[in-house]
This record gives sequence, structure tokens and C-alpha cells, in this order.
Amino acid sequence: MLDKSHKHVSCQHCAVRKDSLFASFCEDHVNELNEQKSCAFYKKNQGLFLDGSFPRGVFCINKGKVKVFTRGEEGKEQIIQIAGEGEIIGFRSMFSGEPYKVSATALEECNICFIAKEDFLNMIDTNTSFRNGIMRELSKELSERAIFITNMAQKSVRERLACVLLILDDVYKEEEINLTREDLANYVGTATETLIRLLKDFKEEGLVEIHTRKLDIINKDGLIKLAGN
Amino acid sequence: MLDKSHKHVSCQHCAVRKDSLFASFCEDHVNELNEQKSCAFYKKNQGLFLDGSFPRGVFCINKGKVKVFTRGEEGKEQIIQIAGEGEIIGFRSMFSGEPYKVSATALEECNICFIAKEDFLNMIDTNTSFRNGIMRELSKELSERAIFITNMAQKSVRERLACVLLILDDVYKEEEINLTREDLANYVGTATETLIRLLKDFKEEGLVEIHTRKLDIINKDGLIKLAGN
DNA sequence: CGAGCGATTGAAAAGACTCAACCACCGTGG
DNA sequence: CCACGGTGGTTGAGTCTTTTCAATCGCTCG
Repeated sequence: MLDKSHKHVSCQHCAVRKDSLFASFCEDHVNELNEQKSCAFYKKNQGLFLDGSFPRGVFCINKGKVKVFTRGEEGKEQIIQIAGEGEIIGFRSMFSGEPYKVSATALEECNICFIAKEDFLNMIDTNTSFRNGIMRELSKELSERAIFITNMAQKSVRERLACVLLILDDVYKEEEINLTREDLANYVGTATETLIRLLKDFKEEGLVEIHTRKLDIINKDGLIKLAGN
Repeated sequence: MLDKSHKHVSCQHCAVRKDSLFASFCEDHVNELNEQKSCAFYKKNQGLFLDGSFPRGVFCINKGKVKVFTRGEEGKEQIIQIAGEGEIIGFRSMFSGEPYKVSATALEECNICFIAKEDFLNMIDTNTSFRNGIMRELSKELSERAIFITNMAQKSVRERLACVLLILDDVYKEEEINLTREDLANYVGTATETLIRLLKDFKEEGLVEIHTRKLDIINKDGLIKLAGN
């Protein structure tokens, strides 16, 4: 395998920085960030970090998609989040001093930068607006997860699939949704077979188009109505 | 109704401060906190704040228990957390600038102090160790919720009930668990009837004792084994 | 004492899961 | 170039958990 880990995307010219928590950084801070961070290439299915290990820093996605998941009792994955370009991964564990409670894996070929814990915490302490951004993000995720819990508890698998497809539509934007049936099932929280059957129903109802592996949403309003929130 | 809202519990002598995020406050900070906070009595079922309204500050529980919940599509509650003495409620929404995504209601008679948003944010900005405590708390809750999501998605109702009873055992400590069947069902994420049937099973299996409304856990190890995590 | 809420029980129905088999696509190596 | 193996996708049938609906009970509060 080709090692592209030396490839260095500069923060100054990073196309997705404007969508990230680093958007508000002044030039000096961007330069400093660029010095501190390292940049790595990840193959599909390569892990960023693993449940149980100790965090050494945070990851910032320059290109590609990453799944964040936990494992239930029998090892079955539950996807908590699919992160895309511009998102920072793993900063939650930076403050607790505890090992990761979740794992993260590249879903496709990715360019991902890494910022060491020390540097990151230093930014938090010295840069108020960045800190506020992080705290806002923490709060936002917290309420998103409260809603996720409620959906899991109260909605049928069918409704949950609609919810997840709408979330994925945001993450994948113009691209087609590109996940294995198993990953999709592990996001919705159901068995793979059930997911496949429901996807077929959705196709017949004109909600989605199925191109083998990839999915296109063709009736977003219909999904919204089905999802019911 | 008797208005006891003038009753003032002083932070200096607050018995539960040692269990709270204010534990590390120095004397000066405690005095200042005591000046800033107000103190109120809440009746059973009285609301602290409501989903959709804008947060004006945070709540610190001096005495009693509070349920934090969202509402699903048809208005059914999903309990996210039961907070007890020493816990601070509602600080998540303090950073996002958004309205509350959850509601909070007193489960019994409570003494609860209130700290205005401005004062709270000022503490965050000026008191590093307090801020770190808050961030640690945010992170901890985030991973707890990831686990909650996974449990909802992968565990049977029976297993989830065991999980919830174990959580409640921590919250209620020496006291008996005192929740309506409906609240309990809304925490586990099931129908009230199902919950009642399972509770009966648990009783027959010697896991819990039922005293009309109140519950005692008599075989914690059995529950842990059943809960499976 | 009566109203009403919370708790309980039973029976039937529905949703989702499991298991088992089979298909289809893809890359590899002969 | 083609057979092979493997992974991911699909389908069917049967089962089980959980929900829903309906009815009843019992305690508590005014």
C-alpha cells in the first residue's frame, strides 16, 4: 500500500475550514494550527481510534466520511454519528480523562488531520471564541442525542429509517449515500434483513432510488412526513 | 399553596455542595455564589423549565429528585435522566443560544437553587477548574448517552429495565425507588403494561421487592447479570 | 362516598428478529 | 480468460417479543 501519510494539507488553504470550528481563527492562529497539526491518509475501514484506548488528540476531517460507533454486548455496532468534511472528531473525550467510549473508522478514503491533546487544550484555554464554539458543539450534540434516544424508544424501525436517511442526506449533500446495508442497519438500530426489506418498500413508494450499493433520496418531503419530526 | 420560595439555603452550609461541581470552590467563590443564587421550593410535578423556552439560568438541586425528559411525536415522554441532590440541571442549553430541547419536572417536593445565565457564564469564563468540571461533565454525559442509544437499539425491554433499575439504585441510594409505573416505563422506553408485567417477573425471580408504588432492589448482582453491561 | 388516577390483567395483533438458503458482484490466481 | 472464493445483498418462513385495546381493580383525595 502506498503511504500518503506525509501529504500535508495546509490549514491556510484548507477548503473545509470555513465549515469547521476553526472558521473563526485569525491568521496567526491558523498559522500556529498549521504548524501543530499533522496530516494523514486513511484507507477505507481504517480505524481512527478505538473504544477503550486513551485519547492523544483530536481529528479533523479534511476529506471523506467517518463513522463513530459503540459496540453492544454481542459486539454489534451502533452508529452514533457519521462525520464529514470539516468536522472535528474525538474532542469529547479530551476533557474527561477517561478512555474513549466510542470507536471511529474511515468509511472511505480519507484525509484527516491530527491535533495533539496538549495543543488542543491549550487552544481551549487561550482562545475564548474557539472554546465557546466547542461548548456550543458539545451542547448541540447532547440535545441531538436526547432526541436520538427518544426516537429509538418510541419510533418504529420504519420511521427511524426515514430519520436516518434525512440525516444522511445532510451529511452526503450532493453525493449519493454510500453505506453498506449493515452500516445502515447499525445506524437505524435494526437487523440487516429488516433494513433491506424496508428499503425495498421505500423504493416502491417512490421515496428513494437504489443503485446497488448507493442510495438517492428522491422524495425528501415524503421522508419528512414519514419520519414525523 | 404555601409559598416557601423565600427560604434560603446558604451555599456555605449546603450539605450537598461537596457532591456537586461547586465542590472545588474557594471560600470567596462560595460567598459570591451565595449572593448570586436564589432559592425556591418546588411542589411535586412542578416544572423547572419547558422544552422550547429559552434558558435564563441553571438549576442546582439542594433536595429532591428531578426528571429530565423529551417528548416524542404523540407527546409520550422519554426520560433522559433523573437528577438528584447536588446535580446541576440545564447548563447544556446555556452555551448553544437555542431554546431548551428537553423539559424538567420535580418528581417530589424539592429545594432548588437558581443561578442566572450571566453569573453562570461569568463563572465559566473566570474559574478554570469550574469550567473544566463542566466540560468534563458534558463529555461524560455525551458518552453516557451514546451508551443509552446503544442499549435502546440493541437490548430487549427486559434488559433495559434491569439497566434502568441499576441507574435508579445509584440515584436513590438508600431510599426506595419512588416513581410511577408510567415514569418508569418512559425511562425504559416501553409501554406501561409491559413494564408492569416485567416488574412482576422480576419480583418472582427475587430481584426486586414491590411496596405498592415503591421498589427495593434486593439482588443487585442478578440485575447486573441480566443487564449485561 | 364518589370521582379519578394509577395499577393490573387478559387476549389478540403486529412488528421485528432469527435462521437458513440463495444470489450477485468483484477481485484473485491459475 | 475463466473458475473460484468471499463478501455483501436478498428472500422466505416461522417465532417471539412487545404493543394495543379493553376491562377491572384499588387506593386516595376532596
